[in-house]
Amino acid sequence: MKQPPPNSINELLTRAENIAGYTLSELAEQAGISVPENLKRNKGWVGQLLEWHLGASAGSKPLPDFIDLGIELKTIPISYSGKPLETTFVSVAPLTGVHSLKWEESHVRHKLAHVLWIPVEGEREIPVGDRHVGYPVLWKPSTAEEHQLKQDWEELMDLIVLGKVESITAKHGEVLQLRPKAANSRSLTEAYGENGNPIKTLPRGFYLKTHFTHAILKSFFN
DNA sequence: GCGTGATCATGA
DNA sequence: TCATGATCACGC
Repeated sequence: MKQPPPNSINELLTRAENIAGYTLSELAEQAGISVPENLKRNKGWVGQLLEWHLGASAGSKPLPDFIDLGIELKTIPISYSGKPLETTFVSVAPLTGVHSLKWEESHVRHKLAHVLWIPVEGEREIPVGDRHVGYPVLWKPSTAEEHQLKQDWEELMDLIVLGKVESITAKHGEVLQLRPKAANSRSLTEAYGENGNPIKTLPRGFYLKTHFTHAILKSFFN
């Protein structure tokens, strides 16, 4: 049976600690679901499995996974040495109606205000079912970390407002980057053009670079 | 199409 | 080898 939402941060942490060390096949069996051969067509499978075990609110609403606790759940694939294998998706980037949007009101800040990180073995040579869940990390950005995030967010949003979204690459930003977030390269959404006129462009999302998430994990396990 | 969950796959 | 740009699945 799917877990009910946790009633407190401690309850959530305890649940997360209790699944640490298990393999994904063990957790899938408890959830009554099958383990895919690989994640090519099931990219969100690990995240959804852990949502089930921890009692995260389902759905595709732009809200924290644990609404009452204000906590966001992020699974993060790690290498044998404990380094993140992938960047971490944060949120879809707003491309219009953002002329006076401030960092304090941004989805990025709200999503990253309080995050429960759960490392999961992610090397592709490890069969999905054999991958182990790691020990959870409950994180709030430090003053310095939030400053870095704010700087990058403001730089990227400035470019968006100036109609330069199509000149933004993943190399912009020190810790936060803007990249496509779409079904495919034919997806289109509205954005500001260089003349201030509306254009159609690829939907984008904000992602955390791996060196940033690696530093978060290291600070907890050192 | 949007927003959720993310990882894939190829060029540099 | 690895990060960038592309992509997969689902609910609505």
